[in-house]
Amino acid sequence: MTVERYNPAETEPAWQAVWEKNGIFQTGNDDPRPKYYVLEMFPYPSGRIHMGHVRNYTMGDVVARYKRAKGFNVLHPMGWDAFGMPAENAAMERGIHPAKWTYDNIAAMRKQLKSMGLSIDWDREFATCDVEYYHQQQKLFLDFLKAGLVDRKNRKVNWDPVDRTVLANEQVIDGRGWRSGALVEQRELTQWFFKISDYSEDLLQAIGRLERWPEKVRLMQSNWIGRSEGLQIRFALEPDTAPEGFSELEVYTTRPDTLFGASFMAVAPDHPLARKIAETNTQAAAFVAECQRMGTSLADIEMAEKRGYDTRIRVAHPLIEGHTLPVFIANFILMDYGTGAIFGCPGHDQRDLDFARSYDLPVIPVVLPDGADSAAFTIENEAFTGEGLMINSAFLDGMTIPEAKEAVADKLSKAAFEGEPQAERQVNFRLRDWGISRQRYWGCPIPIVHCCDCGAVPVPEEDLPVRLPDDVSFDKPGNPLDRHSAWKEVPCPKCGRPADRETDTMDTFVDSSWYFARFAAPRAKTPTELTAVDAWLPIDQYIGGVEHAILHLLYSRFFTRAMRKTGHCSLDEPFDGLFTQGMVCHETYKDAEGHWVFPEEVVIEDGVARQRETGAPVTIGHIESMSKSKKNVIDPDHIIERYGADTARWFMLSDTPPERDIVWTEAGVEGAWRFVQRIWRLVAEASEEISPTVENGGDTGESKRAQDIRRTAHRALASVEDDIDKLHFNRAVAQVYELSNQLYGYWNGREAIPFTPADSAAMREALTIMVQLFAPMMPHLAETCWQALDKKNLVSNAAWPVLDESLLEQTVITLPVQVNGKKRGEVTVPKNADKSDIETAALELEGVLRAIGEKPVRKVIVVPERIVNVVA
RNA sequence: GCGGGCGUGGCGAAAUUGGUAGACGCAAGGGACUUAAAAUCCCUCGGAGGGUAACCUCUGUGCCGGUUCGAGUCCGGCCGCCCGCACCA
Repeated sequence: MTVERYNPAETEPAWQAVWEKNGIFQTGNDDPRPKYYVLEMFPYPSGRIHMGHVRNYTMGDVVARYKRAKGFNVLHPMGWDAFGMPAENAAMERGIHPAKWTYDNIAAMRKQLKSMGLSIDWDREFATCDVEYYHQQQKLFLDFLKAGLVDRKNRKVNWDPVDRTVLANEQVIDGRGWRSGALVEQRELTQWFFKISDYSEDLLQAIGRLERWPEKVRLMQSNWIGRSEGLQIRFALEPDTAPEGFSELEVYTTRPDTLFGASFMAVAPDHPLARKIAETNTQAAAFVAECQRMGTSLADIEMAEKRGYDTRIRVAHPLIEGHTLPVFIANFILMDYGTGAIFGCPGHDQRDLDFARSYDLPVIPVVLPDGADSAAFTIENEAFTGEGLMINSAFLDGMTIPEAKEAVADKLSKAAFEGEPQAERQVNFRLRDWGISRQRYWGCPIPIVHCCDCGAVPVPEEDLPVRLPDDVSFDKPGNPLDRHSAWKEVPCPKCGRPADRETDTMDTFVDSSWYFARFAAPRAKTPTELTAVDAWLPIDQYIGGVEHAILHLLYSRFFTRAMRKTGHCSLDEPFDGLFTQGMVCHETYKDAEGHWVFPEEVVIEDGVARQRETGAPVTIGHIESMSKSKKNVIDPDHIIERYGADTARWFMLSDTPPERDIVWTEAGVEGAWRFVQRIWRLVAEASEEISPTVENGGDTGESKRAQDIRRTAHRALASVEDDIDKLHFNRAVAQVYELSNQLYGYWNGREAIPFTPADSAAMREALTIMVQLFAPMMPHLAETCWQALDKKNLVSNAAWPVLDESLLEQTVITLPVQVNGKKRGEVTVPKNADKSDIETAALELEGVLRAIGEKPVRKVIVVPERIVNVVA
């Protein structure tokens, strides 16, 4: 019999319409079933989806559909991370309003996502640029402000003097603004900060409890938070050398043990002491200015020579009576970390050593490497940072490093000569407060009014939202809000006198730090609805790219804590399970002139690549992650048009483990397409030939073949279940392939020995299971097959098949038999056979006897239900 | 520099966590069907060697060594690649 080819162009939109009409993916908040919240990181509405989206949302959809079948009330929403610079760039380049550009893009991408057949509750959709969303975000800001979680302070920022805006570090390329190309300046600006550093310790500690997070991400966050334990020491300035108002210099160190090796002090160029000196000392001022011009890019830092300016100030060594140390302003000291000042111990810190060599400062070794001779030990060009025992250090001599650290901390933190302790133990973090001010139009306005008399005044809640004005122009650089006087000039909410709105908007990372909570009650008149958010969170499975391992995921963890503190939710960890998927890659192509060429324009025959139109030769380059700039992109729309969404989804899940990068190949897609057709042929043919009435009528116990068919199906069921639970989609795919191959085998076998009614019933059951196993991955094909199998409901609504455990049990098992660790045969024995019986059977095998030869059998190891090994 | 991960056929990968290495897919080769092609189906497919044959032998998971009856998996030492952070005191 011939079966018509499966035509996804027809079936896919039809099934999508059926799903939508029946609203089967809409999720209620008052459902008695256990909840399961699966979320993929929401997309930025750039205009078109790319293959990375296809991979990400396919994985999430498999989990969502699987959990739904398993009886969970599944929340699987979608939204848009819609604020940000590209919309403004479009406005500047093409004169389109950012809002129009964004909402047009959303419409286009929503259509594309729907064509993938994702089981999403579209009723909960929102964009972060919707006024309803950023209104609530402004409330959160005010609540955070009230709770003391917001700060306003000066901070150095990257300033682009041409575009007149602050740039993120990622937007500074080789010291120049990425758009304007202008040399970026370091400027101090007053900015709004979220006090994430208040939670440094908590955010770090809690990482230990994130068991369903990738180890890699947990480590990255730990390192980013960067906890260190040390000693904060105050060095007394020599009074006759110190400027007015300065009597001591505070430093933070993790190596108090090396204090006797100190030979200088250094402060950051923007340290208060350095500034004070620069006020009156032109040479110092020149040096500070030079440091500030220095770029912040990696290359600059690597190239930069350690340089300093000797201030002539001296400090007293806290442990050596009468000994003083010079104080430098140095270009390698960061004001951001610790106290912005250090003591330099050249013997045991490479940076300090480089500096000491340039300025001819003493190098005193104080830690002796194990086994070295103290008389002969000197430091040349490499500082010693290893383990050892203390030398040249008075009362510390002979101690280990930890002992010496303790001893110094002890001594200095107890009241010293004058009664005041000179130091205290201190824990420091690398994590900085989160600066959220952006000099941008297309973002959430910060709800603050600046008044000459009252200062920064929060906009009263009843006056929210602070809406973005529509009538803005992008013909000049800078922030259009700044020059929009009708919007900007308002009376002070407190005193009523003329005042100015805050014209900065929030970092878009704020928007994405709580959207997952908003999905629980997306239309609520408060940021969250407490019962809903507490019922849905934490997210059971969050899926996204590893590029968000630090920023987005850390900010969201902070935000959840802040929301808890302000009563907007009752938990502090938003993401129970996290999965970071790999990227989608493709070969790259270049023409003779070295221009990138799209894969669609390339034909490859016998390994030789040519341009489709012209036949001109093309060189095949490296496989790299898909990017517009290299043109190695495949448009998901074209793939869906040609092969259907199921083929694209199936290919995305096949072969490569989800956390690794996948290479998109034409041949691979063709393979997936062939499988779609193969499945359809099997199901269509078999379902037509086997009457549905046999389903429950057959006596399955009668036929060995029926038993085998059922066993095959249930084994696959157990495996696929396990694989999806562990997100091992590539293995689940392999299981489905294997099952379909086996079922084909049985089906073709009927030509030799016709099916009994029991066989037919078993076949029907097996096919039903097979369709359900791939339904989460290829939902449209599954619905069509389901219909062919005469099922009345939708497979998307069907309960997951129940595993018949009894079929997995085996009464006889086949054990491999090894001789000295090499396989020489196998024995088939009853499952509960005695070890001695197994041994006897194994020693009778021809291959085993041949391998043993003349050697005596020394030992036979029988591992029950595993293996037999004969030692000869 | 610091931290982490990974090395298995021509390729993507499996291997129940110490128990038959290479499941499954792609590519390749051979065959069937066809006037032909597409589609489909069957066979072969880590390497070397042997046999008329069903098969047999040796070898093989980056390299060297160790533990074990048994190592892709555990331990020690190298080599190579990838990722993250990076003047953090």
